[in-house]
Amino acid sequence: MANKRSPVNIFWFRRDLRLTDNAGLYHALKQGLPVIPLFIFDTHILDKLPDKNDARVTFIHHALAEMNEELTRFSSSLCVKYGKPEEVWQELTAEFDIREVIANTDYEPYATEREDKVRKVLGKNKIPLTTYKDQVIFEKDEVVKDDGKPYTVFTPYKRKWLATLNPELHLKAYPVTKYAKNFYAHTSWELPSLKQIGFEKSDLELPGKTYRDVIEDYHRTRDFPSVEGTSRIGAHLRFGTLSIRKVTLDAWEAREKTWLNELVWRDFYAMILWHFPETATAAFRKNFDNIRWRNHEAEFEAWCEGKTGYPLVDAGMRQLNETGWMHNRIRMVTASFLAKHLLIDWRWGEAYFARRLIDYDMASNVGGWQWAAGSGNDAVPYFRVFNPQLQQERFDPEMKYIRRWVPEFHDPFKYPKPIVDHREARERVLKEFKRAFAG
DNA sequence: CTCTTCTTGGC
DNA sequence: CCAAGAAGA
Repeated sequence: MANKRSPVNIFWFRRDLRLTDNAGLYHALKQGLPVIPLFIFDTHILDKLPDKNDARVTFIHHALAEMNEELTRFSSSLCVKYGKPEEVWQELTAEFDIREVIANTDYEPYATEREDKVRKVLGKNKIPLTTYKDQVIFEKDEVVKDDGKPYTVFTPYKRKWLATLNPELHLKAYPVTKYAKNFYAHTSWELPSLKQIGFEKSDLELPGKTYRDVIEDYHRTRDFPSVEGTSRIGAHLRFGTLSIRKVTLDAWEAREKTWLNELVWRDFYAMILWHFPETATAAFRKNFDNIRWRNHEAEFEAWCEGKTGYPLVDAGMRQLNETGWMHNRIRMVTASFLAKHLLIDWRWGEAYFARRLIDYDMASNVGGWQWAAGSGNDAVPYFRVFNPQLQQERFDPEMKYIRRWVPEFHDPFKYPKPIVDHREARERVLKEFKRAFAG
């Protein structure tokens, strides 16, 4: 075991909870000094979670336990702390002789703010914090227009993204185990239990890591919610339990363009949120501020509970409530319905998805909601209003999905009448949007 | 400045 | 067929 005052480097895990193909971890270990693998349960985040059995916390805890298990092979273990990161880091600087802190870049507004605070604490102790790109293929200004400004429209961004990509360079795995002998030798640190950090184990089923069997058929089956046609790896990309390079390489090698496209969307939205962090809570299109949302609370509640009387919308919301996941096409249908049919502020819906989705990712969720509401720069035109009935006929023609989640939908005594009339709601939203944009 | 294009659609 | 309006080259 190393002496407590001998120099060490620390690798700080955040949303990259894996030991394989981890950019920052690889660079940290390569340096040569013993590397302490650290995770902080951030109370700034945890204290705001309303549900004590939050599935994301269980997911993280599970991932940490898995890493701990792997680390025993290298006579090491995770150092897991609980508290406000800036305070935890203050304590760590006293506890260890830290020479450098290494992490992977986290692009969300809160993460940036947190990093600034931690940098100040470390700076006082003359400890550098070095970050690496790990959770996206291209970050920040790597894919920009010829004038150096960020893209705000997807298709030209995608063209440039594809033109920039060199699979052998950008999708290459970082061989972490090559330097695994440099993990700080210490096996007596304990992983706190969920109970110790104030949470309970979620009984939701956590998503698996297998996606290969859906790759080939992705473009044909992904739109049908009753089929297991999507990858379901969102949560693993969110917490880094799968490597984005590996996933992208698989999409590339399988020549599954539709799926690769979705991964480019992920980079696109991360890039947008990085350049325009204010769009996490403000409409990209400024004239959306003029919209007079109805924000009818009872209708919002009906939407949340899956009791709108539109079976496809209700099926989606119930799937979300019961499993922590919703099929992508239905995310579009439910989002469009809330913003357009009910004229409820898209941020209410975004916040509800944020509470329920195990795979919640701020950049993609905000991007998707702004797209559906029409407030994004590259959004569906406002005059396009999804027709839930038509969507159901097209994508759930046998009503398999609906029967699964809304078994009583055919029973007029148990299933509510539509909360709004489609045609009336459509006219209402078109009128209001038009008015807002004219003013 | 001009021309083309713009995730997954509906009437 | 419809529907703005702006981004991007």
